[in-house]
Formats: sequence, structure tokens, C-alpha cells
Amino acid sequence: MDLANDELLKLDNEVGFALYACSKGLIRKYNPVLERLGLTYTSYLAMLALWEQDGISVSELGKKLYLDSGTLTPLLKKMEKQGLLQRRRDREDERIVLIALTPKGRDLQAKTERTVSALNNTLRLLRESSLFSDLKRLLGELYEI
Amino acid sequence: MDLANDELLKLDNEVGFALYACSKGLIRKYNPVLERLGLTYTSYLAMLALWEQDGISVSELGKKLYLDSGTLTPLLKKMEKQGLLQRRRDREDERIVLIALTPKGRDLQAKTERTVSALNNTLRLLRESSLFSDLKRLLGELYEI
DNA sequence: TGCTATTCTATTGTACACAATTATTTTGTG
DNA sequence: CACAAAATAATTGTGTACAATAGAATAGCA
Repeated sequence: MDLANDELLKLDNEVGFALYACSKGLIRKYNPVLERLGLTYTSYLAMLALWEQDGISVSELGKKLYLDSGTLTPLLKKMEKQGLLQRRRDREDERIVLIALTPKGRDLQAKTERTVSALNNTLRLLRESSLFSDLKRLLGELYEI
Repeated sequence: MDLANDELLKLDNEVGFALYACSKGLIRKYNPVLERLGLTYTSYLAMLALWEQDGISVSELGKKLYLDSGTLTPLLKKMEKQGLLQRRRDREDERIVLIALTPKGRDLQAKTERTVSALNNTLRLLRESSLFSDLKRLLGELYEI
């Protein structure tokens, strides 16, 4: 697909728009389901990261999720209020805030697994297609441009 | 890729996360460039849609962009203030608000074409790969699930 | 040891998104 | 025609995103 000048600015030719609309569409599917768990899509992603690796710092979590402190600080405070995790300064280095799941936060994993399995089934085909690996490759490339 | 239960909730296996992170990453690349045009990513998309088809209603624009009035109304008011477009009620049907580009809005197209061409080149490979058509297909499927 | 640069989190300000609700207008039907 | 239903924007409330800045703590170095 090599575009002439007058085709360059068409909405349907925008890779970014396809990504943007797909991403929002999927989040719209997830959010009502996650609501039953008391989670939003963003807090769901944060929990996924923490279930994999508990006790990490805000900046480490930010690297995993590609989010900065401007997003994470209020999000984590809200999740702390919900009783899912605790935040505390590292004693060795007072600049760092470490995140630790509470028992309630850990226990949520099993219920979440059951709850999202329906969505996961819907997305199974996507995960099995080459689209998924292409996306992950794209994500890597985006951060090198 | 058929996932065992303990793999199901891993962040790296989330199709949604790959989409979400890719989309935000790309918008982060676009926004500083678009700023030179006085546009944000969202208003850029709105202008793309309007350059293709001027004089449409808010709801028609919403269908093109997959956005609702809660997002579009304040966005369009801001763009009207910038002098890019005008909003006026349809005389035939007072429920409808029609959007019309101003000369300034139309003139922005040429400059935008030049400005985003660098970004477009970076993304040329993506547009030429199967990823792009896969994404558009996914977008269609998402709205049927 | 001081001093400077760096690291890390928090804050501020701007800009979306979207569900739910409201208000207005039009349409369709008995 | 009257009135219920539908269509259309606007509003409200909540939840992100992120650039830019600030502020505290640490590291590195003359």
C-alpha cells in the first residue's frame, strides 16, 4: 500500500487510529466485567503486574505498564484505600516507594481468573493469531523510534 | 498459544495490554508534532474526518471516530474557539448540530500533510505490513462481540 | 567533606473518554 | 391531533494519561 499525497491524510489509512479505536473498544468490553471485581482496566493491569511480581517500586511498576508517576500515584493511592495493597517508603532509600499486596489483594487473583476467563475466551483467537506477536513487536519498536 | 491457568493472567499475554500500550505510545509520538499545528491527537483525528467529509453532524462524526457526545461536545467547542470550525443547529431538525470547517480549518490541511509526513514515513512499514489490515479487521469484530 | 547531578515520587495543569442522566425536538401511532 | 417513543446533544461525575515542575533523597566526584 503506497499512498498518493491525497490519500495520506485519510482516517482509514491511519495506523494510529486503528490502534486507538481498537484499544478503546477492548477496554470498553473489559470495564463492565472488571467492575464486578472493583477494578478498572488500569487497576486490573496493575494487579496483573503485582501478582507476577510483588514488592516492586512505583518506577518498576511504571516500566512494566508504560505509565508514569502522574498516573500511578493517584491510582495506587486509590487501590490502597480499597485495601488491595500498601505503599511504604524503602528504608534503604527514602526516595523509593515500595508496593506490597495485602492478603485481600492476593486473594483477588483467583476470582479475577474466573471472571475474565469469558473475555479471554473471546480473545483466544486473537492471541493465537499473528496479530498479537506483531503488536508486541510493534510495541518494542515504538520505544526505539 | 494455548495457555495453562497460571499463565492466563500474565501481563505479557494480554492482547488488550499490547493494544493499549501501543496506542498510547503512538499518541505520545504524535502529540508533540501535532502541537506545532495547534492540534491534539483527538482534534487531529476530528480534522481528518472533516477534511474527508465536511458539514456532517456530531453523531455522524462520532460514528466515524467511535466517540460519543460526552467527548465530542467539549472537543468541538474548543476547536470552534480556535477558529477551525463552526457549530450550528440544523434548521430542518433542531436536534442536530452540524459542523462546518472554516477557511482556517480547511487551510490547515496542507500544513498538516507536510508536518505529519515524517511520522507517516516512520509508520510506512507498519501500514504496509499485515498488522494494519489485521487491526482494522479486529476493530470491526470488536463491535460485534 | 561539600557541591552538583541524578533519581524517584508527588503535584499541577491540560486534555480526553465514557457511562449515566437530562433536555429538547422529532417521529410514529392510535 | 395527542402522546409515547426515539433520536440527538449537552451535562455530570469518575477515571485516567502525560508533560512539566517541584521537592526530597542519594550518588558521584572534585
